[in-house]
Amino acid sequence: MSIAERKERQRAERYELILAAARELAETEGWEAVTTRRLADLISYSQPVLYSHFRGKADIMAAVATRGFEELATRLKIEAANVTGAPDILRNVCAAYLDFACSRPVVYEAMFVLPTKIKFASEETPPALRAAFDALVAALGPDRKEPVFLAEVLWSALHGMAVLMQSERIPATGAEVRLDILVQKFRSDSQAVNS
Amino acid sequence: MSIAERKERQRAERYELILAAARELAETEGWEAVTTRRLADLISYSQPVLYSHFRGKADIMAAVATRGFEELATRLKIEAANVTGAPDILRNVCAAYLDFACSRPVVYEAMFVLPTKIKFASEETPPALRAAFDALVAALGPDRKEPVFLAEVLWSALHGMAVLMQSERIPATGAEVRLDILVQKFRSDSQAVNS
DNA sequence: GCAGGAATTCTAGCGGCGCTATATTTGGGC
DNA sequence: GCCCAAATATAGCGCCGCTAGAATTCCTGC
Repeated sequence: MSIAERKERQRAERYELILAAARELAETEGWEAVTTRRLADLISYSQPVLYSHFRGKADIMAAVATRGFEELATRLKIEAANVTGAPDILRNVCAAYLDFACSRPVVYEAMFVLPTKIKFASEETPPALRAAFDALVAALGPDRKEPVFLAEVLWSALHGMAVLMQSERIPATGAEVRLDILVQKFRSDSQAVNS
Repeated sequence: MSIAERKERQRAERYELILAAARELAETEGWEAVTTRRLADLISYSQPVLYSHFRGKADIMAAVATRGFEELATRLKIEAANVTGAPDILRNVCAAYLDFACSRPVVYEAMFVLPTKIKFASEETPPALRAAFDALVAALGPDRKEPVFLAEVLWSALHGMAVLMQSERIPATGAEVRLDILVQKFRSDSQAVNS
């Protein structure tokens, strides 16, 4: 069975090669530059090989997105776990979300902007995606009414800030100020008036 | 000069025909179905005619977006002007924004999601777009610190809710609840604790 | 009324896209 | 070492955005 195992391993390696090539090409030239021809060139195989791993281009992007969900969940959980010495978990988690969006813009785009067949808020939702959302819920703290709706609003705000900044619809200047405003609005002990 | 005037008028009519065809086709089948060939078919002219009105497909979408800015600004200003009998201007303006995004999803997409050459937050920003943003600033009420940043955060949240709902990343159920939560967070007299 | 010429519009085509039917090559099993 | 299945490549389909150059239309000046 060693031969079958080797073949399986080589297939897995080529799968990773495709994902890496797709992400790197997207990172340098954007998703619109990621074509099956260029991808095939980059991995030194012909186009149809791609279709033995993925149903099509959308499927490749979905796979990149799925990896992104895992990385995002990891990053958020690290911040959420940093209880010791970091009093403001909510701010740290929000900052981590925005930092992820900013540091991996094309992965973020595949996850949350481009059309996708990945199911959100359903039984088929990828576990990592659920975990990332749960980290958001947790960061808001206990004893909230409607914790899921509240987290959805927070997520919406974070997502809006991420995409509007990325597409230069709001200026990059002021990201910190906006984050402060947002966090203050969602803090469980917020009592601020006229600010 | 009557002949030149007539030609100019006919050109203007055809321009409108193209915009209307683009918007309608996008509304029924999405922007990815809006191709120069189908557009040319719909207006009963050949493809190159499109290029005598617009630089290309992106330019057509930008024109649709520009019309959208005007409609959005109008809708928001109507709500903002409804002082009499409507105490909660902020909620009405936010609801009007979301309603616009929901009722004209593809126009909204062209305005705020798809790549565009339209400049935001600069001297070249279309007046209607500035007006729409100003309506958001006004809806937040006077005597705020950092009114522009605050409005940007509110806009981010509204935009996030709009796009995440449209792409089915958050469920359509709960739109009202989320709007209530958001407005409550941004109300100038918000004193809520643990909600 | 009509010829000339500019303005307008169309035909046809380029290179590239996602995707796939079919041909070719590769490599393990006997 | 041959056979056959699995793996891979070639070549092509119908579509895309866009454009050069041909064909047509229609205003102008006589």
